[in-house]
Amino acid sequence: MRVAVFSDGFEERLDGFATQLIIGISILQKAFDKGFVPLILKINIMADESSKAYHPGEVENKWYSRWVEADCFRGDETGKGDAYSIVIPPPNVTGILHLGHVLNNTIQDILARRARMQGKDVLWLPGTDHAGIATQSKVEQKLRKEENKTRHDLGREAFLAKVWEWKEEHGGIIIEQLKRLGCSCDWSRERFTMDPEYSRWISKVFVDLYKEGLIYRGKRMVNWCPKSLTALSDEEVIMKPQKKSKLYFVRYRVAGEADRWIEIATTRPETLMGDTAVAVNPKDKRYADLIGKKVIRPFPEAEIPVIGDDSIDPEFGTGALKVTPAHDKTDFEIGLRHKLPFVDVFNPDGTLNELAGPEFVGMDRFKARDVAAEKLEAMGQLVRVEDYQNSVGYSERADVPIEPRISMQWFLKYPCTREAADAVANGDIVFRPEHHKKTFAKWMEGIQDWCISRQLWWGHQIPVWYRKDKAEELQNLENLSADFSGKDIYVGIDPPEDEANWVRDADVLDTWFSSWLWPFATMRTSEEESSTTLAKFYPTDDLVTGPDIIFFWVARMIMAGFRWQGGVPFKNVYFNGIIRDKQGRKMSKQLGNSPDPLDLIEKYGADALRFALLKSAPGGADLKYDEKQIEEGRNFATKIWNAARYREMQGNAPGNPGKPSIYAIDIVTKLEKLQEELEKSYTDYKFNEVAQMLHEFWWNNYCDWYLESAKGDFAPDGDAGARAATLATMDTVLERFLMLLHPYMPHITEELWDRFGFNRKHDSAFLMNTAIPQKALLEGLSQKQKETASEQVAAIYEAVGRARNLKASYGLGASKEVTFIIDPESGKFTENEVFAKLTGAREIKVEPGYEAKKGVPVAICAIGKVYLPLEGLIDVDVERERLSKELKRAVEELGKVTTKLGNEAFTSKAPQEVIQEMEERKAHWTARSDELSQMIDNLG
RNA sequence: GCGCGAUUAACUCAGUGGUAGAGUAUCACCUUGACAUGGUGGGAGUCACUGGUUCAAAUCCAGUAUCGCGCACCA
Repeated sequence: MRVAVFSDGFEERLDGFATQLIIGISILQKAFDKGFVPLILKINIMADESSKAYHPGEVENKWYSRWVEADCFRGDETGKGDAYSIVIPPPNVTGILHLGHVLNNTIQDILARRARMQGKDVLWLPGTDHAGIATQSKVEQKLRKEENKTRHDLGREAFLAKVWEWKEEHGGIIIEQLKRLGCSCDWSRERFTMDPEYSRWISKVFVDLYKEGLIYRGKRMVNWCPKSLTALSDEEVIMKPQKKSKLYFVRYRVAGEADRWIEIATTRPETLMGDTAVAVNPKDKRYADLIGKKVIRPFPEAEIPVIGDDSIDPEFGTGALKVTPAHDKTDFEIGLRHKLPFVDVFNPDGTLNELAGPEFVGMDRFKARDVAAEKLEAMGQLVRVEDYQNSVGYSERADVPIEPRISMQWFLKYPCTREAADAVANGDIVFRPEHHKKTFAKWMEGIQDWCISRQLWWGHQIPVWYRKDKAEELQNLENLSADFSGKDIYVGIDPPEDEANWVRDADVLDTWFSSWLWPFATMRTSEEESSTTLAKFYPTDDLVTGPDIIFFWVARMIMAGFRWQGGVPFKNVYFNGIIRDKQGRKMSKQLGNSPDPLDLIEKYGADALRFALLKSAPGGADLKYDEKQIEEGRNFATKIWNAARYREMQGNAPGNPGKPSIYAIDIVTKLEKLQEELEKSYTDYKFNEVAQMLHEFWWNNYCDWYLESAKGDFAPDGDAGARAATLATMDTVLERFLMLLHPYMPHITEELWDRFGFNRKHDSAFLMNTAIPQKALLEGLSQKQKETASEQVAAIYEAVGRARNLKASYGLGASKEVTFIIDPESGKFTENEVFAKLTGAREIKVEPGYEAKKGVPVAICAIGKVYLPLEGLIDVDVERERLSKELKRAVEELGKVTTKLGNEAFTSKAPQEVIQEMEERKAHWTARSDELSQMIDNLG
């Protein structure tokens, strides 16, 4: 006795397995009963039916590893096809996948997979970013917690070793998560911004720009983060409106005059100790005579001048400004103009120093604010305090108010700004949604020099060396008078030959200073080596990213592309929206409103998550997340699975296929049309439209209509030719549909592709690299034939809808067996079987010229009249009421259309088709209301 | 203050001048041999408001309101 063996997927098909097993056991039992001893060589249960529910977990893992094993994601730089490339926006190396990543990377995966299925050589280049501040502070936090040490306790080298350790340990997480999502990145080319080759690029770029004079060192007012103890770029500062600010009105005594005071308004009394002047507008009559005189700074007591400066707004506050050149950007500029002394009363960490006076030393800046105010009050110099609303800049990473601070930093004057601005303005780079163009243009117009040095250790150390004896002096951030004339400085990619005599600049570069080279530095491993990858895949085709990093990253990449590769780094930029929670808040760790995508994948499947997110992600607009959407994705996967399973259950056809039915022609025509329309939506990057159309086709057109209409063909006593034709149609539809759906739901489509053996029909081993044919699915038919079939089918489906409606409105359930009588418009109607199947009727009688008895409900359709004899089961009063309602509505509609038509006829400018359509509608409603009146009469 | 975007069913959102749509939710009926993660049918909208253009406006224009975002200012 021998039974065949089933292959993989055992667990998924437990249902089928169980039934088969029971049968198997009962056969064995019979054999034993009859006294035979069966020789069992191998038990093999043909589980040829899939289970009812689709279980994505194993299927997804299985296919992902098969793709990887077969090297399907590799970007072939020697391939003959057209190139298509994307570089991933590198996530933070220690980051964790969130829904924003899912949306962003799914879009890229869709683009990449679609390009592969167009026969292109595709490179989707992945990698991670070292994320200077974020990573360093994570490790510092850990250090403090576990060992109660700061990075300075360890020293630079040991600390960096710790960060690398951390990176090795946690760095792979997000990459693994992207794999679970199904991302088809070329992992063999994974890059990290601190790879040696990549780092070499950073140095080269720095040296280039230094030599060009675009990178310079200088003392400037910078955004200082007192928590991270580093300078930040303007982009890393977020302005936040303050609710509880106060405006302090303080009076300063005029020196040398008995009882004359000048009143100033300030929000920051704690900087008073750094005041080196009081400024007024020279045109302000109240104070004009004070210019040139001195006032007394209350503490530490000193005489400071009153100066006139046009930038003072006489309307604001009292019209007099205390000038603290070391602690405010505007004051800094006033200080420069009037050559005022710069008195910095703060330490780097935001506490006050000895210049603030002994009682303030070591005090936190916010505490000092209160203390200074109290002290002024005690001195009788605090006039009043008002509640006030203003905005304060916060450090993006550390979320503390930044401190404007003068310090010595490296700055970059951007290269190729004109080229970058033009490229976007003239469409060499296309932004989607387009309105981001304007934001970009505005930023480019007002572009400011970029502070690129950071007082961190984790990152690319600045490739600058100072002669040893001068190093301390030159390195001191506070040493504002340092000379950078050159002979004591060495700038180069490699260290100076006599390195022992030099000391390297301690600072590292802003992380974005490495990211802006990403599109090309990832493709070329060193600056000399010519790269076939670069030649084939650069510039890239699409960049998919969030609009929040348009300045941080996108703009800078464009400039870098022009500067080092002589052109645009990408042709299209698609800005995906931001995912928000139900209340419309941004997803954030603090709020805890960000679901873990891995949990969702576990629960619903990666395909479901991908599809659902894309289906409800409007082009570039923000998206409100609701888990219900993911359920919808899961349901869709189940629906596909079950409709495919239904086909599977029918087995193979013994005979030759007969001619395709009109329903078959119709569904295949719709599928061809779908393919065309998807093309259009893809061209416009309307990913939600694509998803909606795929969903609509499968669920509505294929499952609800075609599949239902075709069920009759599988009747046991049915026609073999029809059966074979229907099976063939289903295979055709399934095959092409899986191809179209694959970019969105790669795993389930690959699974079904395999189960149905479609890969045998194509050259490639996997659906994922099978090219989608452009040719029509129905070749032997003319356009006219297709149209005719579709029209017929549409008319039948319309009649079915009305017939169902008729049933339902008499309280007859969908499966209630009734008899419909059809009086066909054309005199004949042959689709009885399908009509009966779709309407759940027992019988369809075709009776040309049928004269209905009084009160028989009827639906007027394009195919003719459809009667539903009720055989006296219906309550007459209820029926009368229902009909009266209908009549009322019909009369209303008739009124509407008549009025409209009257207007049209009067003005007569509407196109002919519109008028005609209206006339048809008028005729319809006229007939309908006549009929309804008649029926009401009939009821008596 | 300047710029951008949004405002359509209870919710989330499609809808580029020609009869207001989808999914979810809801109501009624239905466990029928693909699928209850399902089927059939229904109810539900002054398309934010006010004007204008047009034969025709959710759609184009102008203005108003509310919300959101960005930039600038903030003594």
